[in-house]
Amino acid sequence: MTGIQSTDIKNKLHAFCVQCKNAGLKMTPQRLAIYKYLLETVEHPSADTVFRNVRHTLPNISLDTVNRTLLTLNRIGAAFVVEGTGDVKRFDANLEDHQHFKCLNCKRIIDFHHAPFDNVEIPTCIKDQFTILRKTVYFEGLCKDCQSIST
Amino acid sequence: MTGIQSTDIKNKLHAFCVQCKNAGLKMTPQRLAIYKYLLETVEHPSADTVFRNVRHTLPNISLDTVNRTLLTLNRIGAAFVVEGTGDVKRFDANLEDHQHFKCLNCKRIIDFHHAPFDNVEIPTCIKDQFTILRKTVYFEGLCKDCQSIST
DNA sequence: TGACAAATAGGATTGAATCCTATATAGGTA
DNA sequence: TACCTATATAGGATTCAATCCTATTTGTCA
Ligand SMILES: [Mn+2]
Ligand SMILES: [Mn+2]
Ligand SMILES: [Zn+2]
Ligand SMILES: [Zn+2]
Repeated sequence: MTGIQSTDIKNKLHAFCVQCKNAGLKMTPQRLAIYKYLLETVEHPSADTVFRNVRHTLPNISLDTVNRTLLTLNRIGAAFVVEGTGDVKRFDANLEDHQHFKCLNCKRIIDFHHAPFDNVEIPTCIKDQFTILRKTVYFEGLCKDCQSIST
Repeated sequence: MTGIQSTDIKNKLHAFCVQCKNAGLKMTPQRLAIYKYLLETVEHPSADTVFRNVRHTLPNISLDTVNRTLLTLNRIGAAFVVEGTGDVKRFDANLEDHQHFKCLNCKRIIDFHHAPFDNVEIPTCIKDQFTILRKTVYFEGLCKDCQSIST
């Protein structure tokens, strides 16, 4: 697969460079590799998972850089921290409208898309009390694999 | 306020005793105090906050017991871990249908209730793939106090 | 090409959460 | 009521995610 890259990925990488420049951020190999990995996976990886994978291409990258960069991506809006209940932080660079299901047993986070959830209407009672920066619909339970195993 | 206790709280404490007995759990002063504190607050406290408050009545209680008990409450359905993105676990014993707003700056978690969200319809695409144990609608942003302060 | 602010590596530190185990106790039984 | 035992607790040790610290490196712009 190496060397072959969809136009979509290329476009997003280019958009990312522009986004960094606009935010006054330097384009480092570390940043690019982390963002690229996050773009190409559907796993919603933790910082440690990103670290272990990015090390294949950048053997000297530090875990701190991965953590710092993931938070930077979150800050500039190139990625975000996935919602959940406890456990380690998980990240997502898929900015398209979608929702998440998380298996309580194997911790897998699976995307789904149900259009009616895309823009859940904000009730006025909170619209004029808060600045809403994010709205999520989030499901938890057991995936098919884990239904059978767990009691 | 000490000594005065609403009928509602009394009922819930009694129901909790029954629930513990049904689950084969002993009724300890620690368990009761932790559940009672959680019932009476609207703060969605962390384990540490519960610990510091319950210590007023049980000076020797350990943090481990608080953590263990909160997870037990979550397991038997007497309380739950509040959804969010990172930060420390926060707990809620309010089982009535409601949703949460969390301020990214001051970390306050505020209840609101918008009836249409109570039972968000589960799309079939995931209904037959997963066992859904929990459905949440969650908003994030800045509360009024923090809108002015933060840049 | 040179200067400098920004970013990184890697080790140290923090802090939440869990684990370990000797002791205490809730709640059923005789 | 007094005992018995499985369950629960206290408190210290441990784990692990995440952040901090700082000397060194590097991207970017003039
Ligand atoms: Mn996703
Ligand atoms: Mn609540
Ligand atoms: Zn699973
Ligand atoms: Zn706030």
